[in-house]
Amino acid sequence: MGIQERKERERERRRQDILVAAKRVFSDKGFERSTIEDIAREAELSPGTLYLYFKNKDELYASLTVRVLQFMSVRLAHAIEEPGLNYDRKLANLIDAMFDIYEFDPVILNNMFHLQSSETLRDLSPELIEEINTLSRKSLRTIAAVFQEGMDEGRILRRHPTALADIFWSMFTGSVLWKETKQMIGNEQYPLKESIRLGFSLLDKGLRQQALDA
Amino acid sequence: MGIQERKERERERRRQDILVAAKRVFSDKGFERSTIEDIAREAELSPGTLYLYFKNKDELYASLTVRVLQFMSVRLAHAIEEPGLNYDRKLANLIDAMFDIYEFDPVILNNMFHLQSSETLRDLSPELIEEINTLSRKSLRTIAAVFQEGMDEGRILRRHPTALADIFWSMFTGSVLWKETKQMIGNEQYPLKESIRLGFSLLDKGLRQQALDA
Amino acid sequence: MGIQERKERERERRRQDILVAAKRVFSDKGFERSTIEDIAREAELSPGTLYLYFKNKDELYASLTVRVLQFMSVRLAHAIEEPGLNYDRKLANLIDAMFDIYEFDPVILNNMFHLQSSETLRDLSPELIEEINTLSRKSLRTIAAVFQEGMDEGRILRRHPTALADIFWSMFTGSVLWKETKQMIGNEQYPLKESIRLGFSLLDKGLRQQALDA
Amino acid sequence: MGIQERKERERERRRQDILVAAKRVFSDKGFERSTIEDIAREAELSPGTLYLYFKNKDELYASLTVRVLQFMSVRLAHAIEEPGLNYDRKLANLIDAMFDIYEFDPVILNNMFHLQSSETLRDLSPELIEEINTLSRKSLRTIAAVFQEGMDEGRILRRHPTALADIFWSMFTGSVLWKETKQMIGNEQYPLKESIRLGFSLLDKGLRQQALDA
DNA sequence: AATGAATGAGAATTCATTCAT
DNA sequence: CATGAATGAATTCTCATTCAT
Repeated sequence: MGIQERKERERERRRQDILVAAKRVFSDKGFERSTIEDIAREAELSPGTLYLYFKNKDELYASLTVRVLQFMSVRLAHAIEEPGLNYDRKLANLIDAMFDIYEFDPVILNNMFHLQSSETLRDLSPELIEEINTLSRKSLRTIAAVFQEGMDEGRILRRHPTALADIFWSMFTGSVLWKETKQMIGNEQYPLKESIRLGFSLLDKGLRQQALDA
Repeated sequence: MGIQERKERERERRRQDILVAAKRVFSDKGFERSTIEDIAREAELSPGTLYLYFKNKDELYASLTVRVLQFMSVRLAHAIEEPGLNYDRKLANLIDAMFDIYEFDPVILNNMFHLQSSETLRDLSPELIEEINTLSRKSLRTIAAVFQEGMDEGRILRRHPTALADIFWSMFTGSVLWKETKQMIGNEQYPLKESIRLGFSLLDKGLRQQALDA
Repeated sequence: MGIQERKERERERRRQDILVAAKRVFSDKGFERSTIEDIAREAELSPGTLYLYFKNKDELYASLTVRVLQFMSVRLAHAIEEPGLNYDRKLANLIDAMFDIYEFDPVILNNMFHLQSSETLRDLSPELIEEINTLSRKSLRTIAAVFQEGMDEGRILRRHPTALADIFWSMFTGSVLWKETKQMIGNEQYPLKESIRLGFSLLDKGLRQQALDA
Repeated sequence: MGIQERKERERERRRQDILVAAKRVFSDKGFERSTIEDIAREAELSPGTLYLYFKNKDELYASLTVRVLQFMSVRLAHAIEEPGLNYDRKLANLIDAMFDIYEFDPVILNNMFHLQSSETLRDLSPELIEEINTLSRKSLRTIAAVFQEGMDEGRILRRHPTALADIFWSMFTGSVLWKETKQMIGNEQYPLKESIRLGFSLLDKGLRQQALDA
């Protein structure tokens, strides 16, 4: 049984190595131009070996997304787990967490967007799709829960918490996307963090306008 | 002279026909899986003919983006041209315009995202890149100008108008993106308009919190 | 009838214009990379028009060769036509003529070599092949005749005149070819004229070794 | 270590198999009409496999030339290596060697000619160009050395040995070329060997005319 | 488990040639 | 005669995937 377990662990470890290699290659060459062989070389394995760990290229792509989603899930949970935090603190922590997630894998959005194209999803195993779905929902629920608390604490307006989480997430991904586009087209630096902070702060303030709103 | 002109017009018309066909194909099959031959068939032309109108596949892709950006530019300008509109009205008009833009070409973001990957941009002609850059800036300036007016009218907080336009745009694209993802992964309907409206209204309110902000 | 003739003349003139344009394009871009459209542009005509004057691309290629062969034929005849020339003078004149031919069209060999490939010849009209054959033979006969005279004058050894003409021609074309190759591979200048002169002078001397030979 | 070596050998063997197949195809169909697919079929491999051994079509072409140049280099060296040979014997051996080279690969000149067009060379790797250059020079030096010895032995006139080697080589290639052309155009047999022997003997005699020359 | 050579289906692109105007 | 837009067959090359070792 111990042997079984060790093998299992080693297998998982190798899988992670491949994913890390893939991430590096994608960062370097972009998705379209990255080949299985590139990734294999980066992972110091042969192309064939990759297929022992991933059904096909799309599953490998998708697994990268899972990796990010797992990190996101953990990181977000961590952001709010400390007991005794009020809405203000938790929101601030969430925002910090988003930056960490971005830095964990700046290519995350390319990744997820790539995944979206129905072509790619078509060949994914249902289990993987389910895993992505579950992880996404979990993170979204964490965010929504914070807004819920804000409402319960009477600090912010009552809106559908999930809707607010959607907006929170959209603003974040939209900003990252826009940063990329601007840099690519205009060759200019984009102050991503400042922009996101300003956006989040405006959203937050907008939610607090109880007096004017009612 | 008349002949010259007519030819010119016919050429432009044919170009547009191809772009429309390309849009249809992309919507159907997604970018990656769409081939030049698919588009040619849809346009009822031969593959070779497409190359009389577009230097290569990437330029064809990019031209689709230009098409959308042109529409956006015109639509946004239209949204604020009516004289005597105050900030409130103009912002509302802008938001309506964004929905029109989305409806004009929901695939727009796939498109622009595709464009983003530096690989694709590498082979674009500098003129095309410049055109995309110019059109983007123009629309952003239109949006920024509205925020500027809001500040000048004393209705909203003084923030960098371009930063606000960036946020406005990011929220929009992020929402569209997220809608796609959610539908793809979770198979659920996403109330895009409501979400965007809520987001924009929160941003707007956030900007108006003068009293709390100072 | 006069009209008929004028038309004929104009047609021939246009044909020559096209050939001149083709020659320029080939010199610039090489054979493989030259397209019918390139030639048409250089000739300030449309691609379709070229097909009114040449059955297809191969015939156009071949006609270039004919052009050179015609020039060669005339130039060689001219080299020996002056009455009262002895073998020595005629041989010297022939050699000068070869340089003129080379300068008339340095690409000549590419041309003729290209023609050689059976693929190209397959589609040529029998008339054109016959014309090339006739012109080649004519020039060779001119060269052979000079050697014949040298023998009749007792100045050179008796060898098969045609064989000597073949050698004369081979040395010339081989040198031009080798010049090209050396320049291409080694990037060095090649003293073509000096080399050919030395070669021809050695051949000539070899032919005169009556005493030693017998 | 043994495994490494065996793989290396097998790889080289496969490379040679492909080159042999390519040679057959080129002989059959000529260069222009030979496609990668043709060669792959002849080699009983798939098209993709060829690209594991050759960067692209031009490199495959060029490698054929290298093959011939290697043979030439070895064959020429062999021709003069026997100790105690004087100039007369060495020259005779060189000439025999040239015939062997011709028979080793009659398509050689097509090949080298093809290579000449700068278009083709443009895409060759610098290493390959360098290899071709080096091999060519080596053979030329071997030929030149024989002439040098002839001069040192006082048997032939003092001329630049390299220039004589150029002429030697030009006469050979020119003859082969001319044989092809004559057969193609006139459908007649051409006595290549006799022609070349006559040419070389004339050159040789021309060089020996010390008395007349001085 | 790992390898990596081989596969072969595709994809983008070119260009000689045609033909309606 | 001339045009030049359109054609579409043909070609090179790529790369995810397989499978014998």
